[in-house]
Amino acid sequence: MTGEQGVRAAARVAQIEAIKTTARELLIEKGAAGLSLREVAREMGLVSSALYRYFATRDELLTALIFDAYNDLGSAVERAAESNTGASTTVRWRNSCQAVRTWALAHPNEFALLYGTPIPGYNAPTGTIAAATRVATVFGSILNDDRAQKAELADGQGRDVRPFLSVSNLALVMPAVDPSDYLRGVMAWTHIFGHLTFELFGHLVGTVTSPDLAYAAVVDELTEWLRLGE
Amino acid sequence: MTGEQGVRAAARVAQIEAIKTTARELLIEKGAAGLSLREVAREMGLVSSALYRYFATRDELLTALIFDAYNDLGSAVERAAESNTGASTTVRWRNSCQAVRTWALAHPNEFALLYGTPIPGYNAPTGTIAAATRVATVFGSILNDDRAQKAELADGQGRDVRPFLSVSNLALVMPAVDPSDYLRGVMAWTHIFGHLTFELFGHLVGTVTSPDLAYAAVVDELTEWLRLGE
DNA sequence: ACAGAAACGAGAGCACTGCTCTTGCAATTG
DNA sequence: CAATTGCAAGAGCAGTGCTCTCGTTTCTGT
Repeated sequence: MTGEQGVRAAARVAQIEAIKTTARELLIEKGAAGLSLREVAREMGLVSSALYRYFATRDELLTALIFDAYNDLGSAVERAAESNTGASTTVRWRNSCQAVRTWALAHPNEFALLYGTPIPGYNAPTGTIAAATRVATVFGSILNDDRAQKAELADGQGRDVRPFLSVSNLALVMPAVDPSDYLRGVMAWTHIFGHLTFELFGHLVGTVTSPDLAYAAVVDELTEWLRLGE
Repeated sequence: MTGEQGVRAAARVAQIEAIKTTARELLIEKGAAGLSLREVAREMGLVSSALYRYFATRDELLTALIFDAYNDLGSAVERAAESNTGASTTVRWRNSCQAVRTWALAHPNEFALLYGTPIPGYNAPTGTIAAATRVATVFGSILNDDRAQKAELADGQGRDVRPFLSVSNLALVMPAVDPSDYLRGVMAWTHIFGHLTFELFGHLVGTVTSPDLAYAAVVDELTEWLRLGE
């Protein structure tokens, strides 16, 4: 070992990064379906077989891009939730929702890669799962903080969600939230992504005339529905 | 003309139907990404170039499948909404929601074709639009019938949706619904599809333990939220 | 009824894809 | 310094969508 863990090892991670960068550019231009290994190689002045030293298969490269995209989106939303330290849970929730949409509009093809049709036979590597849950964790934490600073809100009258939600998993993120509130939390989360999926995939054309305002109204409704702040 | 508009014309529509049927089988097996014209031809004992007499391009064949799938889903939901004639709007709404999910689970690859990542550069032919809106129209009609049989519910206190929803379009389907209720209607619609997209694309793994019960609970919440029946 | 036009399926071929295997060169290691 | 390992190049395979040409069959106008 040369103290630097080898010049070659460093070159290798640099090359992997270069490949991902080039692939990401092509992904942005042409979408996941149009991303070709050969074009990535061509763009880099390489021959296609050379890429197989770094990614065993095209799907493996795509998986790496998925991983990075989840983390990119996740950190963007985390930043939005934490900026304005000490802000109300309502403001943090609104900011987080806006951050998701802002990221999605700025990276439509990456959004589609994450939330569109899964690539056939794809099984998320365990590492990806953690990256994928970052946004949901932010949402959960905000709801948790909201409930934590309210002495009594859960009336215990809510629906019993134990038959269909993983209460143990959700409790890890939202220990202060009454389980009867989990369903609304999950629904707010699916609603945000469902709405953005519909918006980006064109299903709101003809119904929504101003996507910006519509999204803001949706977030408002969800805010009320979650009984944030108050 | 032979009174039958020609034997060949009949053979042509039969052939088109046969191609679509074969393509649909392959779509079911391998998903849209794995659907290959050559394999369709092979399966039919034809040579690939022969298919180009009927579909100018692979995307055109996919578009035909999309059209049929929209209509298949649409008629399934319409049937669910109209069965039990005279049923309450609540029951009709629940049945329609269940019909959407039942169809989606039975046709996952077709669902992904409709609501997953759009095929790049795809522009829905105008004919497809009508087919695509059938489900939304059913939902809208149910909400309309609900409000029509309630003398006074709209308090006029609701949000002004004119800045971001196409009130004119929505009024065509739901003339008896107060525009301030449009937003909730649209949100219920996007929620159902957002939830099913998440479920089918694997994003609920780890959160939902019983998809059936979870969906029923979601529909219940939406029913309350829409203030159906009462 | 017959000639011309149109539709059809077969086949060859082009440019492209993901992926494999071999070969020579360069860097790294003992 | 010798041997091993990592690397890029190149050829090649099987597959793709799509185009073009070529006989054959069917329809159509006169």
